[in-house]
Amino acid sequence: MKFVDVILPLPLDSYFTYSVPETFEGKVQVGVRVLVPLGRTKKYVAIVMKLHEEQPKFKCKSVLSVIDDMPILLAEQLRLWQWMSDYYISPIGDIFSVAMPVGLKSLDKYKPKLELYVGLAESYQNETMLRVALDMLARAARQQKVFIEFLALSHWDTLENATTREPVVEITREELMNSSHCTLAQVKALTDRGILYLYKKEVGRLNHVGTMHPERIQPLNKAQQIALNQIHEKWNEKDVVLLHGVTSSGKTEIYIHLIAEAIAKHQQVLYLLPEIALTVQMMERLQRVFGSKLGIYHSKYSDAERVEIWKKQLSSHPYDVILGARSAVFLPFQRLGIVIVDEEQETSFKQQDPAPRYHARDVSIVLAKMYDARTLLGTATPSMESYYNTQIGKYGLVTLTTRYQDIRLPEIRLVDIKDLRHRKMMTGPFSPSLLAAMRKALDDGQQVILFQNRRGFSPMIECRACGWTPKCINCDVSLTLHKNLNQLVCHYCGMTYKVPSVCPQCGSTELKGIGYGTEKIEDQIKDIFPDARVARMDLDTTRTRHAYERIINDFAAGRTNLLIGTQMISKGLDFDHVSVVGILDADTMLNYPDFRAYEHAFMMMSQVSGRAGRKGKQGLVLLQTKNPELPVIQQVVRHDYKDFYLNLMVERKTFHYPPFYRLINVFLKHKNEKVVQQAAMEVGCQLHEWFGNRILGPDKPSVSRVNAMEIRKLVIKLENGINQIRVRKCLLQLQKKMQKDSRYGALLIYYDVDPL
DNA sequence: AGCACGCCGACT
DNA sequence: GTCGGCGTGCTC
Repeated sequence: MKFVDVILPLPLDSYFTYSVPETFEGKVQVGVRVLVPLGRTKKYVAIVMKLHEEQPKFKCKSVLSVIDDMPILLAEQLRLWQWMSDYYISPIGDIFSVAMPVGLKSLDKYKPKLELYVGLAESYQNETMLRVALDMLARAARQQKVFIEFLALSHWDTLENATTREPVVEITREELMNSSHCTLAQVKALTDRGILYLYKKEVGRLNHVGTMHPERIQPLNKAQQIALNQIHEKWNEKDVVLLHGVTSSGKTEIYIHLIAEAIAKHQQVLYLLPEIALTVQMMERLQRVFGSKLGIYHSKYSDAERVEIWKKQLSSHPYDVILGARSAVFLPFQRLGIVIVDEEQETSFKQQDPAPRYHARDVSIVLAKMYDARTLLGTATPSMESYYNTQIGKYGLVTLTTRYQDIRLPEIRLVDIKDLRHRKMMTGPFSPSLLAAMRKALDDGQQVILFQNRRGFSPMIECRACGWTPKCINCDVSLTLHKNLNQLVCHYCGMTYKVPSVCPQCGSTELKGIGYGTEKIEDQIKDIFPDARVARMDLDTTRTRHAYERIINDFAAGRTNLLIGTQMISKGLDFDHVSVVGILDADTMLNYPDFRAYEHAFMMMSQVSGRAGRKGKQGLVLLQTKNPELPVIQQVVRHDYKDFYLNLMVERKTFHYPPFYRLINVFLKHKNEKVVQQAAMEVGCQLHEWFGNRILGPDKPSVSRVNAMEIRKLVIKLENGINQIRVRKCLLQLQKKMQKDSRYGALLIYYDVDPL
């Protein structure tokens, strides 16, 4: 008797075993999908992980059918899933759930795309009958015209073709109607007469158009060429190379050269970008060069398209290059040679909420190792982790300091708003120098970007009489005022509330918004610069992909000239006429209660600054802060990454933080505060017993209640070189023990490995 | 994830 | 006295 161990797309960390009926024995193999029963009624698509002949101790059900003839996952993918499950302490079923498009996980979800075609009826496929048909239509001029058009399009047009059986071009009903400008009724008349017939045909959704155009690859300038050579040199010794190139040093051009080289060597390339940087412009740029060798894979693509890309990657003609967001790491590759991770510092590479909480950059490095492929991490502001890895010799480092066309880095001018506030010289959140610079830029026909990392109108409202602030009923946060919607919104659970007109505590009507969100900035800007064409880009104005593109295109084309935005505007967007960038308030970023606050602030400010200046003109950045003397602010002003890095490293080492230590966050969630507190204390005791002073907490996080769940958090700090496997075993055991405990019914406990 | 089993409120 | 609320637990 044969058995299979399978993964189910459920949060289960063990395999389930099913028996294999003899009829399927020849078909089952590791990596194929099988249909299995679960429980009384359900059927699931599962993936075969192991074939064996050990009779399990429990009664096991039998596989219902084998779905694939060939594995849908290659050996490398299975190994990667296993690694992810172990490393991120996530059930392998959860990996399965996120890794595969829905259409491959359920049998009825994926429908091949069908198109309606028109063909010439068999009986008319000769010269005589074609004449008959044309005669028959003599009194129906429109139909005859349509029929003649059909014959031309499908190459039945010359009667000789009909007899010599030249290959006939298949045409869709749609094409026929478009090119003959006819109606559905006229085609129907022809099919009713039996001259034409309709048939359905499966068509792919993938774009096959365009061939590769190596001649469209731009030659590299000297600095880029040197960098490219250095990357190759370093790759001889190290698997991973970090390309540290200042903004607009032309990193993408280097990637394009690397990709072309890989294709010439018959290797595949995985090119990862953060979702937000995967713009139409970026895709078109690569498509122009690589044509149909390029596949694009990200969440905005329909599931059916993703299924087709997956299948294509398993076929004999896979895409050579996959450009994608983080989920592209799961695609099967047959001959992966290079992985490129652009904007490697970008935190959106880390999946946040549904498990597995994986970091696509780190996963892709592991993936590359499995194929003995090389990885290139590109960035203008390396993450602490990656830069540290270059300093200890784990990664190679290539630095590119020359900007494209020698554009100078922007001048960053500090504005001390504490002093200006004192002297009552601020206009709302704007300093006089910022307003003056904006005015000048707009008058000169230039563009302005204002950065405020807070959406909504006011981050909170307050009663002037008694100090009351509205809070979310499900979460421990104050509500943000959205004036356009005339609502109070919880940015944690999304709950909306009506804006109270009187204070429910004291009855006063003096409720006032505190602080500035992008919406309020927009309002005030419109008052101060009534002639400016203002656009706002934040989560609220970019709900659809379309809106996002439109805002960017309008600004790039100059239809708008003043862009207000959150961190969304800091990502890889290159505009030609931005002469002034205003960072309205650096301090909220710096005061964020997290050990990474300075790191994030530095990156964000550097990136936003990089939007200023283009084409021979030096841009100007006005950085408003109450703490101009802070080293991190000075480092931003001097564009001094190295100093920033060294400074922060001292702190990280002293307080046992990454990259010297690896973190694992432990989260406990429960409806009841007492229960979660009690459970957290017990977890804390156990962890302390195992790991001693490597444990921090339990703590009440700054937002301690989300979606009506009370939260407690612990942090585990592990020095490099500690036995990671043992640690994970302990944590898994602890998780099981706690969730089994009847005192803590419905307790949720999970880990976040390498949290950001 | 589903779906069944199970223990407390408003109904014929 | 039942019908059904969804809260908890199991599925090879």
